[in-house]
Amino acid sequence: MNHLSGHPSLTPMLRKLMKWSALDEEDQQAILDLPHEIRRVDRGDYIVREQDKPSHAALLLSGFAYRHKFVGSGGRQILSVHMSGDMVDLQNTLLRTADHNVQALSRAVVAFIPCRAIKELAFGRPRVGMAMWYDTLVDGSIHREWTANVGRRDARARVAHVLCEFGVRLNDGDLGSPCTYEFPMTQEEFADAVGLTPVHVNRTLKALDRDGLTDRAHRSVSIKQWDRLAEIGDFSTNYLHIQDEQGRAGADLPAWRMRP
Amino acid sequence: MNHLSGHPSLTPMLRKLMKWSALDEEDQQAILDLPHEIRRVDRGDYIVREQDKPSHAALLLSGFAYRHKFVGSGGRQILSVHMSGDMVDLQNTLLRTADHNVQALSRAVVAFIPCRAIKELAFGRPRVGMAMWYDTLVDGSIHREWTANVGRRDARARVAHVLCEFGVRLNDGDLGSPCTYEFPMTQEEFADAVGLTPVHVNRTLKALDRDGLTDRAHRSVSIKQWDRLAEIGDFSTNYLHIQDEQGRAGADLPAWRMRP
DNA sequence: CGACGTGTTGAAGGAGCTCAATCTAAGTGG
DNA sequence: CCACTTAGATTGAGCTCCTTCAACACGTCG
Repeated sequence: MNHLSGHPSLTPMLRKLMKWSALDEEDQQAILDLPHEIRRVDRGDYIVREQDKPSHAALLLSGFAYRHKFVGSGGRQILSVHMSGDMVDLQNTLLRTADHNVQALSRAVVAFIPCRAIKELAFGRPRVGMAMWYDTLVDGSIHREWTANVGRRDARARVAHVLCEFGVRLNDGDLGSPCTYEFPMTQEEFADAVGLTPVHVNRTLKALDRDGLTDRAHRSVSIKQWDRLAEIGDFSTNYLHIQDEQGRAGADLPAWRMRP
Repeated sequence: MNHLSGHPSLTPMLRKLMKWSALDEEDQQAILDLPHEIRRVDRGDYIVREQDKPSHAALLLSGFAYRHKFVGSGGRQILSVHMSGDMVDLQNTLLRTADHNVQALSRAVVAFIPCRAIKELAFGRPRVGMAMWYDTLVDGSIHREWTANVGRRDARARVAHVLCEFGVRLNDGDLGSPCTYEFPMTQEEFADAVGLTPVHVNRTLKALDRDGLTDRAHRSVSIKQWDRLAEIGDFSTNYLHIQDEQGRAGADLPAWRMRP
């Protein structure tokens, strides 16, 4: 990791929080004024380690990261994937001891904000606090969906589900289109996210291609039949709790987002 | 459900919140003064349904409840189990639309508190708000552990893990001892919690018995060899973020709680 | 160029599933 | 108090989806 003083600003975080709660000028300024330190990290670098007691909360300004934990047998479960604007360890602000790892999935720029500053902001400015709380709640909702994904869906559905979720979230963060994007994970990482082996993920992906649902070349994903893929993956956007800038849940979403 | 005016008080919630954050007299009184309505529910009654837009947050005063969601293929994934004092849908206070179901696992007493009152309390009294936020964060941590449980552990470990977690949480809530308790789920429900079939859960439980790790009779569980069961279940209490009344994480825990 | 990380494919085995029957305990009505 | 009912626990046999192991292909990068 190399350190450098901060040209990149906290705008991505502001952008995200504004989706969750209406913030006035002062709220917005307070967020941007948060003290922070910027670091660039490489693919594979750890941002937080299980058992750490971080004094700073990490915020992803660009690139991708993922959260994961190891199990006794040596396996690894990827718990979520994060993109620009995500607060990858807001929970450590209050929880003190990290219960899982956060690792960079690509080169990334990360802002580290003192936990104390986060707490003061959250409770000094209720609207900001509400937005942060909202964010952690959406995080929890995604965790629940992933539990259901690995617990009760077969391989084809698990894989399809993640492909859909990723497209929607990239789109929602203005980072790509829902049906064509660069997938930031290797198949080994994909496997650890869906609770399968890399071999079987590979076969499942190939099968989706063969059936004309997707079209992949290396890491680039193109979803050819969104509706059918979403159906196979049992995907609906409800659990993402997407809101427009005015904070109306699910308002005016394009048809492909919702499932009847 | 039958309604009745509230003899039972919100004490269990207060008890829980005090573990998460130091609250002064006024904070405590404010919690107990929260407006609420008490309902008794029977086993199987729904407390919240997916897609509901609840105006009240449910709080479990006694009995057990569980959260779950259905997947496309008809299967069901149980996401968490709750006991006295748990706020089973705090998230709906902010998220508006429920993304999963909450159902009673036994006869239970539930308090319904207006969402507005919760929000006012959370942001009017930062220490209370922090405790509530903390609670939702621990909730998220448990979700993560469950994702890893169903995603990356084999049947024996999954089952052992849940048996350990349940004992510790009951003990922590002063509802039982960690090694001997009444398990509130049928094997079918257990199966939906660990992503297995009831048949295989049954075989796995019997195997644990046969190996002298547990001793079950109907629903009552007795853990004979805690250390070995915890080892098999890859269980450690870290992810539960247990704190003592002074808010010191993991302080003075009995030896059986921690794993080196 | 050679080496390494990643993707792809085949073949064989196994953990957990499905289907189906039987057993048990806890009601429930008479 | 007992026959009857029923939900849940238990057990067996066969099958399948996914894993394991192993080899090979491909692209990138020092």
